[in-house]
Amino acid sequence: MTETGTQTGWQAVRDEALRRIRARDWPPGARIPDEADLAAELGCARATVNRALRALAEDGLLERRRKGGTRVPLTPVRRATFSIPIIRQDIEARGLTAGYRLLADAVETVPEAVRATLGPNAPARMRHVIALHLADGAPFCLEDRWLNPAHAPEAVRFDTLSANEWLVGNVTFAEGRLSFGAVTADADLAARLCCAPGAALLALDRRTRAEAPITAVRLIYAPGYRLETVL
Amino acid sequence: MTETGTQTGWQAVRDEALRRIRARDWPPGARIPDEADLAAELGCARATVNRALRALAEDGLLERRRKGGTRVPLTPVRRATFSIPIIRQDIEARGLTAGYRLLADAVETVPEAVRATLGPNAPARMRHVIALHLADGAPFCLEDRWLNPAHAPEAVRFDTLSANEWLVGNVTFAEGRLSFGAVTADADLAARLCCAPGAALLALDRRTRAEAPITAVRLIYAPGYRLETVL
DNA sequence: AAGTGGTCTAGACCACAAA
DNA sequence: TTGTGGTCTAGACCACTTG
Repeated sequence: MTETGTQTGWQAVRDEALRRIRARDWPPGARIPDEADLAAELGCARATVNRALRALAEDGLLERRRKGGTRVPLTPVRRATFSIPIIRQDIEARGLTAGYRLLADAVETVPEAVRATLGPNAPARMRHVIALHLADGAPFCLEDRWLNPAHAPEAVRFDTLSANEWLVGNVTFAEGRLSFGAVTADADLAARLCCAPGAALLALDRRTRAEAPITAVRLIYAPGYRLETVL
Repeated sequence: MTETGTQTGWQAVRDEALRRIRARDWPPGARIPDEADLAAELGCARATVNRALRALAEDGLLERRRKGGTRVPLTPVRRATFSIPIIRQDIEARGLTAGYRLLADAVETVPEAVRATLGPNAPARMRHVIALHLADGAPFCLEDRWLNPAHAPEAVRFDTLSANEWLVGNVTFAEGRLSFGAVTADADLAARLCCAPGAALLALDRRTRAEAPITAVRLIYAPGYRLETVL
């Protein structure tokens, strides 16, 4: 987002609006001219202005309301977009060789702590898959997944193909929630990720469901992993 | 994103396209009909189809290329959007009372490790501000910030107003990078955040700059903090 | 060279919310 | 009630990129 290059068309309008916001021609809290006026001033169609201002509003740099007009937010709540990569791609994009090792795969009773996060219609027993993703042979990310058996036939083995990749290609995605946190490496985690016990690790939790839960996964990354984006 | 309700106009087109992707009418890797054909089939203008498909492409559910047509990605790289809150708002949105305490504020030589992340034109000495954000009196987030003195007059004190909030209202934002990671609480951090030494904490790093660096900040959140989003 | 998405335009109507 | 953004349309031209 937030390009600086000189563009034409709606991007030029967006850049000009951005310039006015930053220069405080349009100060925080102020209402800016309506689309028709801007179109006239800038010599383009209203639709072009609309496209530009909508783009800024999607980034949180403007607030738009019917009849209320468009305003510069007092306290802009910026939005940052992250790409959620397939693990294999993430590794290969870093120029490393992706590896994979299945550690466990069994149907188990879902712990109450996990079950509580799954929402309605969660089965009592689900398939529990634990696998390690490797980058150039070194542990990269531990995948700890609960799968609804209704979506994962027992015939499907995850020995060589990660559940991560199998799901992408074989399950109809519905909706999901994503969250990040930090976890401490206990002895078990440390052994699996070959890191020091007590190390701080980034953990990504994801819930995917339709009518019933499809899968719940926690990805725990080896030390040093960072998730980045440009504002 | 990804609404399920029955809409009209471009959202209806988007939902129909989404249905076909999920139903594998348009399987992964396949090329879908071009905009003109879809417009004819669905009885709307091409611009409407364009709007719908563009929305899906922005979410990573389609890949579009001129002349190449529109395809369903083999491995969809989903995008997730997070709101980056002003700390005070974040606390108040949780129904807690926001508090603030300045811990340090002095001009210091920038450590090489920090300086290396600032990009071109970084001053050798910058204003180093450390402050604690409180929620209902308990430590919520430690703010460790380096400020370019050119943007932060010494007359501006951060005793009661956090640098976080002052910057929002007083500095022209340019561009920035954002990244997440996990850090271990050392003795100092543990004391400041009132948590156990060795605890795993979520750390958010942000760099903001124009011609020269404006500010570099690391926010370290108290244990249990999670960053969430809906896919 | 040609097909496909990217975008602009001018006009129109609608939906929402503020006055 | 009325102003403002939200969206649709039909047609047009352009830009990229693939064959």
